[in-house]
Amino acid sequence: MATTQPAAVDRPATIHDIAALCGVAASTVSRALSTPDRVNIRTRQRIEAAAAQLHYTPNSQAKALSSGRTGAVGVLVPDITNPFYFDLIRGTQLQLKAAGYTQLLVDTEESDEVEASTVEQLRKSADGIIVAASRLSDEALLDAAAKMPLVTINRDVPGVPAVLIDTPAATSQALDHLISLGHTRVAYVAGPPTSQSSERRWTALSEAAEERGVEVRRLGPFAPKTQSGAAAADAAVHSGVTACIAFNDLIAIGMLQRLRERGIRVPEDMSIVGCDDIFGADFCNPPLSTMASPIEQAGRVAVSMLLAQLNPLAGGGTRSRSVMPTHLTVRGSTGPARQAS
Amino acid sequence: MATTQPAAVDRPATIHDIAALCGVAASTVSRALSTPDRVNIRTRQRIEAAAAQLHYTPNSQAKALSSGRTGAVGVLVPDITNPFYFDLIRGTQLQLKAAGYTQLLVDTEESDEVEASTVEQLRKSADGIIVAASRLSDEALLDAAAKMPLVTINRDVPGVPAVLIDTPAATSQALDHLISLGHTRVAYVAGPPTSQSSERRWTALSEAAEERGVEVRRLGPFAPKTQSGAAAADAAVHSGVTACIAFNDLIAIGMLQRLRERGIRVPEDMSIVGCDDIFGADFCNPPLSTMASPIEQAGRVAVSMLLAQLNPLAGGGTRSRSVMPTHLTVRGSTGPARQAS
DNA sequence: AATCAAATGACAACCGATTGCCAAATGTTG
DNA sequence: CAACATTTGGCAATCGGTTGTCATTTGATT
Repeated sequence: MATTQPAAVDRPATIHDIAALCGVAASTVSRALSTPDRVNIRTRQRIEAAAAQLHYTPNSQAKALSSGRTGAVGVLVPDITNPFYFDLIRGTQLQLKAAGYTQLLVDTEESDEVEASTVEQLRKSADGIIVAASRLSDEALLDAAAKMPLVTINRDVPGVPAVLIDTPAATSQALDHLISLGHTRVAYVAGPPTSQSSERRWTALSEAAEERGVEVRRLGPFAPKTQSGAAAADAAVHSGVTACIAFNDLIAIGMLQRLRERGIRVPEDMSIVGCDDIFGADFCNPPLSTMASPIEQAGRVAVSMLLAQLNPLAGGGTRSRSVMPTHLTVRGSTGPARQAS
Repeated sequence: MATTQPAAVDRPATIHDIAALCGVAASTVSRALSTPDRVNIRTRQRIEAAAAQLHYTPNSQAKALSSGRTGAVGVLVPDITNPFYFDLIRGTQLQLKAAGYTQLLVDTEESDEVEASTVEQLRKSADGIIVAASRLSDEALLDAAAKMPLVTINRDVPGVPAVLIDTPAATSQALDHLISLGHTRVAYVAGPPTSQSSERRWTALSEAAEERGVEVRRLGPFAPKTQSGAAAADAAVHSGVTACIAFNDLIAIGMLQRLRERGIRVPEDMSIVGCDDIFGADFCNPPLSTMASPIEQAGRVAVSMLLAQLNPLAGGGTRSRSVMPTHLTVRGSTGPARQAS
């Protein structure tokens, strides 16, 4: 009666159960399972058989505690309900799973504080972090990146590995498209003030406008939600422009709805260009011209860059910056400029 | 030089650091932090001050290992990119965070195997599980529910706590709506064969149809994606019906697109009713009539039910079944039946 | 002031793995 | 057959907490 347990309890099996069943030490079991060639092949097979028989699954908590590696990667997004992130999340999830990692998805609610505290917590419970559209300061990001492997998405901070979606380049494409349609008064509908993406797009756009000699004014900021579209649309109409390039598709779709309510025709009276080509951009009314990019792929690339940091051995010089191409997809929301009355 | 560490290393602080700083035992620190009233208030304050000073954050792995509670809840969805789940996820995330839990979100890729292995793994790394639209068999779910706290969403298995979205009830509402518009030949566009929701809707719909003496035929099954809408639309047209009730909005929106391509007018030639009122249902063309329900709230309720299982003490008899109301939202995709030629 | 109950804090075992170190077993070679 | 190199496997410490047990201190009561 001095043995540990009658074995048949429904509690998950541990290496000790296996060890007892095989008559070896727990450490031998551990080695057999994680460093197979340091254990006699016959012993190993016995252990493997016992493990299978007991339906053994290693306890990840315990493993993490003793080894320091958690096998998890945190993925931080500002807003889970923003369709832009769906494909991103899908991309990271697939790539992480393929590499044997678990994804810890966190919605930071567009808050730098939530983001900071999450990063701090993840420092212990994850091996690395992927931060999309970070709201943190450059310093905070650099600091975090110094403490643990980290990759940003759409956030360019020198010294922090990043995947950048090259929407700034696409904005000048969009501008050319609008100019070719005869538009000369264009507005940029800005996103949140804390979004670096929005800034980068504005910078690229205003430079392109200057080169081409057209006027681009800036409206906003607006929250990246369809609800903000109403205010954005009103601002655009009031400003007298004939075309808008919106920070993202959510705002653009919201504008479409508002303009329709107000009886302003798109694209006859106003052209709208969105950004991201999210779910819905192809079936809204009219279908949205927008700047598309391989978002799921961006997620995969971010994971690859992070894994390269985690296992520096596996060849491939650690790239610290990856730019995803973007292109303009023209649909029904852009058309010839209305003749000035 | 016999002390542990010169303290100032950048490694996260542990209770031992705090204990050393205060000159007490580590266990006292643990108690001060988790069972405050079992420790002298002055000592406690010293400890709290030290903890703050060292930026102490408890190591969740270690906590989980020794206490058995992980503070995490797994949330399983069949497809993260399906907008239906966005609000659900948002709801669970908010409610879990409010209760101090972490959400482990997993995309099971509509696969029962992935789902089963995830459940098995989560058994050790989570305190409970919420499974949306499970693809598992009744037995597997019962089994899993016996091993750990579990709540399903939209999956009715006797003995397993569930949150059900009452779309079956709404289907008869939708049918009445169509009948009142003069439709007599209606199709149900079925979802995946493994989806119990789809079955429940079909059962309710065909019963309602029988009562009312109209013909409802079943088409499909179709995958719950917009891409499937094309095949569904073609099948509907071929079957000669004048109205369709689709398994969900994704399929319905896909049908809308296909019908438009084929020059079939909605709702003049064909009425379409979707289900779920997902992101996009209000701005597609035409806007989709659909069965709406408080999805985010469903997520919150599921979390509440799970937490009730986890802390049986906190009053409120454990409800094992919660039904969310649903109602038909009429938009532009339904209209009077075309006159039989 | 003496007595006793209650509050407090330290010790140590434990959760389930990993891993450094060393001893035993094995095989090889001269 | 002895001596030595090489595997192989076990012991025990460790990760960072939690928790049961028990001795001690504190305070209240008479």
